Amino acid sequence: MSQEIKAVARRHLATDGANLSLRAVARDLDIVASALYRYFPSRDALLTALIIDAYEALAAAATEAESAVPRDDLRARWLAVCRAVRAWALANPAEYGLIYGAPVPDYAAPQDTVEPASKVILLLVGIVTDGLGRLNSIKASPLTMPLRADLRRLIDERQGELLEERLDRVLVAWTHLFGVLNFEVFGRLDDMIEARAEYFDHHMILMADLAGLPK
Amino acid sequence: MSQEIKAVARRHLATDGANLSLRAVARDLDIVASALYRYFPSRDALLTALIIDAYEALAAAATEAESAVPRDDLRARWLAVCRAVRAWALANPAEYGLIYGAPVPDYAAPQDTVEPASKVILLLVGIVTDGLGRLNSIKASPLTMPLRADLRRLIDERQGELLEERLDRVLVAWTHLFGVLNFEVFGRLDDMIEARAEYFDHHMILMADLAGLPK
DNA sequence: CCATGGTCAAGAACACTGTTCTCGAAACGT
DNA sequence: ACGTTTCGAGAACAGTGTTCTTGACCATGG
Repeated sequence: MSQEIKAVARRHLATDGANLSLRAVARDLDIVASALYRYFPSRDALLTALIIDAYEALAAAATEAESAVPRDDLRARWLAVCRAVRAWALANPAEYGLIYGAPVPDYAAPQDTVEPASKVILLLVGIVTDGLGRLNSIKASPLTMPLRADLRRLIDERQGELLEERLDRVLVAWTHLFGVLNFEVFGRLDDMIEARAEYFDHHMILMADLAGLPK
Repeated sequence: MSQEIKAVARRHLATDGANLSLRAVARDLDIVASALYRYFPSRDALLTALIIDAYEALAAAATEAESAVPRDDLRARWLAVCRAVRAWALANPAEYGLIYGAPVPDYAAPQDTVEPASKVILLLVGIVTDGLGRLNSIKASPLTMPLRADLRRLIDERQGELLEERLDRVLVAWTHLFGVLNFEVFGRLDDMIEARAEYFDHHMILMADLAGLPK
């Protein structure tokens, strides 16, 4: 039943955006609004559930796409992840906006969201880590000490094997991935770029170069 | 009077986010809600006015910061623009979210917003254009034909003087600027990067390198 | 077989919201 | 001093999230 509620809520999300009406989804279920409170303690709780689902769906799409590619073809894996993220975002723009748009103020992301939220970058880190030994060297990325310390801490927290400069480039790529996607999904590329898919690929290939993935 | 309304609406925006209550701002003005309709035909119209103001404030901050730097110091101008955008975003996170967060569905950006919205990238283009003749060459940015055509069109529309590859890199930088900023303002860097200012500078310097700005 | 307990949804109620309309009171120009 | 215009109040309507009470159903246990 919670599943059904989330399903129709997702449908409403696609048209109404973040201002989702409990009474409207209740009507679609031939149910009175207060009945929803058996399953979700509040509207925010429903939205949070949708957010978690969205993170997990996105991560699943990216993971599946990557697993379909030969493990030693690093660039293909890289592109597969990026393209899967884009495909999911374009197919589910409202849910994408929910998780990568502006958060409602006060709203603190529950702890349940941080693990699925980090899946994508972990995929990218994994690809680069698999390439250790055959990565191109990184030119000109002098890191200031505080920044280097942050990167070191991130690496140690997960027993990573990358150098600070390398993780830095993966973060650059990760940032850029969602930067391009925000622009495309939120319409900032309208009347500007027609060749969207090629534009996106071009950016992500440049990021692969920056991260030092071998050709 | 419209100014006062927008002023208190901006204050509410900071705490309530995009779900802004007309009745609440009316209360703050010791006014009844319906009186607001003398000045704005709807809530959306008020929000649109705030959006336009936000774009213009952001553009003004960036422009002013850049104009305070010697014109031949391209990297300083570049960094001044980027830092001014960041400073404004951090000082006005709600308004930033309004213009660079997820747009409400249906809501079509009025034509009044496109001109101020493009100010920032035009500043960046201007800086690079001023450097023509002393820019570093761009390595490895093979452009597919459709993408090259898009870039060509953008250049011609404004009688620009850049090559497609060069504009491409400015677009990369522009995308990245707001990519990092979204992550920082929307809290995605929490528990990840402490040295925020250095992180940001580091990214934008890398983008300056990519765009070929001379040292 | 009846009683008990639990699950579910309905329905009314409260305090909000955006929006529209009518009306009256000031303010202004002539 | 008389129109006319400008402004805001107030009531009304439809819709919202949320809470609480009530009642129907259904299973299990004595």
